Amino acid sequence: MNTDVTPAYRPLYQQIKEVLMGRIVSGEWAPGTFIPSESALSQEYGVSVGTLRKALDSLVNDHVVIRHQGKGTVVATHDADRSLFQFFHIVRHDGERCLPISRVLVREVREANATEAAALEIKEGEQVVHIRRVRELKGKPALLEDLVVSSALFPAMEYEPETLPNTLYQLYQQRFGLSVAKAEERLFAVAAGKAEQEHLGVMPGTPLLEIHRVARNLQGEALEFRVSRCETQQHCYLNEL
Amino acid sequence: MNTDVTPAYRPLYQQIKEVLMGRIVSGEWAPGTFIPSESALSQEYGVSVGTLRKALDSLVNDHVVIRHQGKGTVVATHDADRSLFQFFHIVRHDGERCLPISRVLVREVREANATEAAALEIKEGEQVVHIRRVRELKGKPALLEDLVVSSALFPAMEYEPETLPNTLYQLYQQRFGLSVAKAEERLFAVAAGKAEQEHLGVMPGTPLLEIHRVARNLQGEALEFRVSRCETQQHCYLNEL
DNA sequence: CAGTGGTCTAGACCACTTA
DNA sequence: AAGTGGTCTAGACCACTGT
Repeated sequence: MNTDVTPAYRPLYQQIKEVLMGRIVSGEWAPGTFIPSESALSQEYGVSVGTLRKALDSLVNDHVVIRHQGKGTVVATHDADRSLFQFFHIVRHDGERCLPISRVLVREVREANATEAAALEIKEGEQVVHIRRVRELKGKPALLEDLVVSSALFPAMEYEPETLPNTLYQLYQQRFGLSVAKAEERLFAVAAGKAEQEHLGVMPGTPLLEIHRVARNLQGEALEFRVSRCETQQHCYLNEL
Repeated sequence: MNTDVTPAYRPLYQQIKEVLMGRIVSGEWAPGTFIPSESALSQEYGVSVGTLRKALDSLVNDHVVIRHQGKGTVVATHDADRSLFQFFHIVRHDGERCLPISRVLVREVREANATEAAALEIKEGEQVVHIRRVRELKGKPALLEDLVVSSALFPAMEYEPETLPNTLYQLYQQRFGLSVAKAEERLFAVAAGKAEQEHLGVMPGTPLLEIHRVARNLQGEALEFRVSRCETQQHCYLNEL
């Protein structure tokens, strides 16, 4: 009996989509650059413009490329807007979104513990870069954030560049050529400890929102594991369904 | 000066989409029923099949209709699957999704407080139906849930039907003709009180995840305001970005 | 088999950007 | 004016569902 999951039929536009993805993933078309025009690509692959458009539509839907009428199609980058709308879901109670300012507390290389190794799909004890930051919204400390990335993928990130930018995903893309395309977040409620008391100014035991995020590239490989603890008197996590 | 937000140009397929939406919202095409075929509709409106398909594609994207190759296009209903995947984000730590069993604790008519009135976009003091339930996952109490709906929109719901189904959105649609199409959820961390101690079996002060959900119909009108408190030792809230 | 949605084509024309 | 993406058309053929 045939237990294949892949259908016998593979629509042409899906095949085209995968080829285009490949040219982006391989770095041939770098983030921020224009890809060839629809008509050029349709000729290159010997398909109709309509079919090629359908492949591109799908890539637009996946946030892989962005189209600009009259100009062309660019490979998506991690500008501040994207970080804000795709990945940052903390808002003030009045609903206003704004990207937080970050202050780095810890930046070191150490060995991955079991949880981190599982999240990053590496072996326990492998080297990771660990960064701890406090993130402020409108001048008020709102988040205490710990994140780890594999040292193998992000070499020397523990000391270079000297100052870390606010939106790390831009750095990952520009310096290490690794683009975060998607992520899963798991939310828990936890009690504040000493670290949160010190950096967020809350009493120990105060309930905090804890967010575990695994950020992945287009192929689904884990790039970063991040744990954020958020004070929810002033802010909350917003999700639209 | 013209300060209109609506663009001067209105693509045909968007106009068609709105007309189709209207026929669904008005009840002419009820949830669960098949709408006319693509070719029939394209003839009726005097547009090409391609244009009509584009309108339908958009409705599929908005979860308003569902297409079945070889059969036809049906107006979306609230089956258990939809409740599970679009609206229910609580999962076990191992990642398994399952719909919880509900036990009703309170079912009454009372006046809306300020928070509820604001969420439902009604006046404070207007009559609402209030329901409190405990929801169990795999036999373990996981959620304590309070929800309110306007008595005006949901007449007699405080005593009819005698037993409330597990997935309320199906009831809203079938009995009251009101379809939940989208929602916003805001998440907070709070400390457990006596009610949570009694019904969830947690110590007072235990951090809990609190979820505020406003459920809306296709036109964006608020239908239900729901507050759930969730124990996060066994479960968490999962969001894919 | 007829009817449905799904794919693919070829071409016309429109709106937007840049030079 | 030339080039890009966006809309719209008309028609062919494929895949899936029911009878």
